Amino acid sequence: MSKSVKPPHAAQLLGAALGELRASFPAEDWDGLRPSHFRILEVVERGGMRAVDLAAELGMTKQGAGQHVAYLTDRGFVRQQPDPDDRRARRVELTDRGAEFLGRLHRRLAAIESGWTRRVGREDYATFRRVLASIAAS
Amino acid sequence: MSKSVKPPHAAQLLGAALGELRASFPAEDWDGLRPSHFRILEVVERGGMRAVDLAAELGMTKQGAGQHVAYLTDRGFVRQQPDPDDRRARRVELTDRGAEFLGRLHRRLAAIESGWTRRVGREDYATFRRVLASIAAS
DNA sequence: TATTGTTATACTCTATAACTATA
DNA sequence: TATAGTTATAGAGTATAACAATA
Repeated sequence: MSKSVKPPHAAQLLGAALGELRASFPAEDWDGLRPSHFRILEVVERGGMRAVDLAAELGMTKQGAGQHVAYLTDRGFVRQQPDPDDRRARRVELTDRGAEFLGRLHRRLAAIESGWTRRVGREDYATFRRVLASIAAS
Repeated sequence: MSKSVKPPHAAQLLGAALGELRASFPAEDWDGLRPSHFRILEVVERGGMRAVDLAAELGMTKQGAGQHVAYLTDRGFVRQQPDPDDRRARRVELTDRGAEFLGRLHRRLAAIESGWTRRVGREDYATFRRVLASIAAS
């Protein structure tokens, strides 16, 4: 009597899918930046962010956000300007290099999603995305 | 002219969904075990695993696998038996406690997926799962 | 008093390298 | 020579606590 193989559960599938995706972004191909930096840049892009705002948006501590901002500032992806309204704070802004990086990143992500859409069909991919968004927002 | 808000890309959605799921498994509610330990236990459940087999299955180093096995052994979720065929090796097996833990874990995961299915409908959830499995297997 | 951002410290996860016992 | 498992070490990510400057 052979042991039945259990189908993978949602956590296994989500983890594997995210792993697949992350494998497409080796740090050496992306100027040494890693997914945490991508997330910081995407929030900075929305403009006028202080370190403490980034932390709140990304669900991390201000210390963690500050560390990533320092990393990105050292490498020229963001710059920091004094906040005109609060001398304690600094505004984090994208540099041209940061904006170009984000453009390249988003084009690459769009290409990956296009590949998935071609593979499973437009209608099923739309359903997938809608269900995923619903789960992500719970 | 207001800046248009970009829709979230696949990596954001997958990350958020996995984050939602992981938030349902705080270590203090799960005997101090964390998602990496869950993955180890799920492979050990298939039986007859050596540390090096676990590493290969899970895409981690044998050192990492050995560390998790030591953690789970200390806490009584797995035990290690000498391998009758190779005196260098040990077979890792689930204890009763480990098996009970996995049962509880899988019931909880099934309940979460049932909730998602009720929310979006059986048909859409099936499509979601099929597309996700296809992406995970790429 | 509260908040912005820093420094110091620690824990988890993962990785590489070097080692031992055995194959 | 190669393999199973261990020990030592390091880097990335994240967390708490304590602090200086400013609100």
